[in-house]
Amino acid sequence: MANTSRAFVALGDPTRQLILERLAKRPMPVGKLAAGLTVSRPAVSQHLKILGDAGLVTYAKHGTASVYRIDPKGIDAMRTYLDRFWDRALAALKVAAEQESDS
Amino acid sequence: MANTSRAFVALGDPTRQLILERLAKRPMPVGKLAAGLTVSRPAVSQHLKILGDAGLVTYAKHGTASVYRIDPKGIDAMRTYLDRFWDRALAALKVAAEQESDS
DNA sequence: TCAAATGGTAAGTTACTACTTACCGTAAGT
DNA sequence: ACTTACGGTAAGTAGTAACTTACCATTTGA
Repeated sequence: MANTSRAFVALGDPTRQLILERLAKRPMPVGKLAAGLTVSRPAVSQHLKILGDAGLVTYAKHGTASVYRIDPKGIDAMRTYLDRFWDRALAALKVAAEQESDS
Repeated sequence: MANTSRAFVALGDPTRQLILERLAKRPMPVGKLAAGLTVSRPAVSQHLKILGDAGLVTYAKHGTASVYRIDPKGIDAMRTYLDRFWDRALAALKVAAEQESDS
């Protein structure tokens, strides 16, 4: 809950966004993930670490392979954060609009 | 719509998150905004430019003052993006779970 | 037990980000 | 016109982020 911040940073990078797009289609091991991208496999590993720390992906080892998948909890935390934001912002704008019509 | 990416980058920075939190409570001119933060006024101006480019804030000039406020459209674009993500991710995880139970 | 497959980590480089101070432009009040 | 208030922009700097290559660790099949 504290660190939606890290999640937003994570989604801000275009490469990580691509990684998440691909994982949203289906879970995948690191190598296969890297094969579809322009950056090296170690770079993908580093991005996956960041995504993992942000709570956006998890993985399971199958033999030597690490199969990564999206963690819906992380996505949901961001949605919740934005929803709260949305409510407060709308309320504040309503108040501001009323005050302006006073003057 | 294309650049939710910039919006995520924008929300990733803690100072910008604070700025948005304050603007979510009420619209405010730059000076007042900067007074509540630890960074300088020019820094706040720079952050506001980034937030504006990301579609998260707008402003209106009143005399020499620039009163900034949250732009709900920007927030909503992020929510929409995450919602689509959410749906695809859940569908993919369901498929993956079924395939695992086959083997 | 050796070789191959898979992927994480270390070290180094380049590019970008957030910040500062200094400066400039514009609107309002005197 | 002159001054004050308010903010945006420029230039420079320190720290961080994304990437590369090289290397190491672990599991599996021959």
